[in-house]
Amino acid sequence: MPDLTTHGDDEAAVNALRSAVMRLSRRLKHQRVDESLSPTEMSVLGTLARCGTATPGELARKEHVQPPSMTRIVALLESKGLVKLEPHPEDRRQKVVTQTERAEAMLEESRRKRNAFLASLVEGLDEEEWAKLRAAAPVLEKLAHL
Amino acid sequence: MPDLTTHGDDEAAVNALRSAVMRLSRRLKHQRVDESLSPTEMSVLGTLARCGTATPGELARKEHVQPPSMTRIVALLESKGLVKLEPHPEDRRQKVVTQTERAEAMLEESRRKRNAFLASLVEGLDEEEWAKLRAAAPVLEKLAHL
DNA sequence: TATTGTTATACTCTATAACTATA
DNA sequence: TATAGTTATAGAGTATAACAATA
Repeated sequence: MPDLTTHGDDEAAVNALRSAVMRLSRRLKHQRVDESLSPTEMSVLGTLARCGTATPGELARKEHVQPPSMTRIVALLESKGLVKLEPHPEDRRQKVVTQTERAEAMLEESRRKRNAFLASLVEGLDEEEWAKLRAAAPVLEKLAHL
Repeated sequence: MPDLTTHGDDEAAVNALRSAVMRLSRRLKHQRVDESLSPTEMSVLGTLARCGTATPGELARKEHVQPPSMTRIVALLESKGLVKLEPHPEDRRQKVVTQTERAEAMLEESRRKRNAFLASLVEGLDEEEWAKLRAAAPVLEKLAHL
């Protein structure tokens, strides 16, 4: 575990990381495959892709929105054919939300588009820079999941 | 310039980068110093910090927002004492927006808070991982500005 | 006539409060 | 009585259309 309080270099690196990550994410976010989906709708699909299925209440907690908002979001996604709602097997108050194949395809297309954009940026690097970034990619992934 | 079309490893690295950057940025965004400022208001202050001054029209283009929206945002920021508006020296149709010292202090505090959060995540890495990330930080910065 | 910025108005997204159904 | 989800309503943020002032 690095001690960041002592080295000025570390502090500069953290600052550079924060700035770059925020700026890069803003540009990646603009690379959208479907303009008709709100950020939260996209995020819900992403959550479903990771977790398989979830109840509206679970989704509300994970997305940090209130239950009534999630009711509306899920209804919109259903009307667009991106999720389907089924009765909960054990509790008749709850519902189970599952993403459709169409949603999966859309997410894959979205990832593909953003990857292509990022790849086009990477073309502006030289081999040595890209090697450094490639080596850091798994670390950045670990960091994001900590 | 790396050729990303041939190496599967490169493709995987790009994918990991995209995913990590998006996820990390979402978590950093939650580290806010002032809940009363909307994301776009914060972004406008950041743009002013980088560019010094700008007209409302320039800000609207940079933030990908329509002019009437920027009118409202600038008015809100002015009412909060975070920017000041002055007449344009050469064109009397335009105005010049400048951030105040208070805005600068708030931005610095915001950066400080996000850096602290990111530093706390970095504590979860070992020395080797952190070295890789530190080496990649300037490259990531260059990438974000390409 | 074109451009900058504003006003008036409507739409989208989310929140709070009150309600229904089930546990 | 508590919990899951919904309905009704209000607030924040942004967009479009129409307008005023200046180039």
